[in-house]
Amino acid sequence: MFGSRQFTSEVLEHCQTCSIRLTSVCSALKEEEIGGLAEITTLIKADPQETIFYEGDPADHLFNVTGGGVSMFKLLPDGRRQITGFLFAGDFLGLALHDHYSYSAEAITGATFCRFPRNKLEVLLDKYPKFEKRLLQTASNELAAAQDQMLLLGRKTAQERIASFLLNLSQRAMRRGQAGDKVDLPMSRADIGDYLGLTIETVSRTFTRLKKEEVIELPGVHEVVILDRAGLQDIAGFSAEDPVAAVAAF
Amino acid sequence: MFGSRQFTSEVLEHCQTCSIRLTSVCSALKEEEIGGLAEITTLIKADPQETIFYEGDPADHLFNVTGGGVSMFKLLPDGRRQITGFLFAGDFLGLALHDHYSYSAEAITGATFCRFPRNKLEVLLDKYPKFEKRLLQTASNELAAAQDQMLLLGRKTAQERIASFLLNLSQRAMRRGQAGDKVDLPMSRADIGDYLGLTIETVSRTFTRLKKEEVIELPGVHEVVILDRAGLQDIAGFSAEDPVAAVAAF
DNA sequence: CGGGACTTTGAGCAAATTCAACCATTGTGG
DNA sequence: CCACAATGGTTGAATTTGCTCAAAGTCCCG
Repeated sequence: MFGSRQFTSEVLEHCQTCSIRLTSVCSALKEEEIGGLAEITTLIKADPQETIFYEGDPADHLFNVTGGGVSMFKLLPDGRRQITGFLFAGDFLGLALHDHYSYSAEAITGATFCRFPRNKLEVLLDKYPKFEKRLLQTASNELAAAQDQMLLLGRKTAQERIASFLLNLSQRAMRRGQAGDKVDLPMSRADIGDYLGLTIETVSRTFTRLKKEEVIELPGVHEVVILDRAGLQDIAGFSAEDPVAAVAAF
Repeated sequence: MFGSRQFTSEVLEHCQTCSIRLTSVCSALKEEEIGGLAEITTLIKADPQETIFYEGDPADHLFNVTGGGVSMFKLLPDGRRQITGFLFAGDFLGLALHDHYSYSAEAITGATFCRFPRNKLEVLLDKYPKFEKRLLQTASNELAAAQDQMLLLGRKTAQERIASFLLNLSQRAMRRGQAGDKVDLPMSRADIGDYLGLTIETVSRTFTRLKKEEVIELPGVHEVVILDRAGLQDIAGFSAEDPVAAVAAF
């Protein structure tokens, strides 16, 4: 299913030194408990555009993204695609704990993961209620994000969508400890369109427009500089991804 | 905040005889455990259009809908509204467990609830891991539904949206033990529009069109009869709310 | 340096919206 | 009990936003 290299030997020490441990679901486990997770972990690497799993596949594994970027998406029979979310280092992949995946996932550029067998992870969840609680919290966050995205898709204009998207990416990058004003866009215009419910042309035109209005700068196709954050927030409709509220939730 | 009648006295026996207990989160608790939940429960009634809570309010309570219908929604500063979900008997209200509600909720027509103080419910969650597990499962289902809705809002046409919506309502009604071909639409056209990312006019026109195509019948404004389910599924794009897949998830 | 994939830009088009009028149902007061 | 106002729903015409189709530009990467 996917031609990924695996390297199980380094796993145990990996968890100890893992840079994203504190920002991921793993933070629910104490130093002496993390070994149980490490034991069932396989380190995985996916190439650019490589599919991690398909919608409808038996949901045998769950993942923690440790590097790179991932997109989750659903397809209509005629090929129309909706990306339901982008995941980056520290994000959990595989929520919606059903027998079968309800969406597909693929690497945007490259990506690395910790992969956990679902049945073994469930044993661990039973053993450590805090871990389960953390997962519920993660699911809650995902749910709130999904509701924001529904507002975006159902009611925002193209410009508002792009503005919201950039602010959202910027904010998440900041949480991962990166600069907030220089936003990395690892995904293609097609990916952005399929995430925001727009065509690539509209995405492109809207970027150009925001550039003309001097709200952003586009040093490269995969790079945006936010020149006027307040202006961008104003355009975005502001409420949904309000940084203050988002921080207060933690 | 809301002028609801409360009747605490009848609560204990209420849980024992509750008609939706088996289809709701309460099913996670055994006969001898349900008392703990009953103790912290207040029965609540909301009038038509009455707000249950506002986005941004401290999330002090969680709810279980026991009757009637509820809508959850988010607003943009200029008044545009996105309904993120409709809830009916047996559905849980208040997921996205944050300190503050991330959306507003109001009764469609009338509605009744069991209300639980959040802090007390959390004690119960710690005591009964099965209950917490059930809540995680519920959150998972919500998340999968949210992803279906993103596909709908981002990529489906007006006709596909209406068809998906009707099938979805029909399916949920069937799960509550009602007939599947006569679908009740307790909400207004405005509500439907705000849920599907359309205007009331487009909703109305699309209903008329489906009627002309003899896929549905409209005996009354709040009532739809599905004449050609296969045709409706065909229009809907089919994949997302495929009844088979949905049932397999349980 | 050339080819392919991706992105941008342009022109015309279409689906859904906006604006406006009309219709149906319901509830209220005379 | 009826008239009528109010609310909500439907239908029509014009408009608009974003889409489709098309062409040109840019950036990698061999």
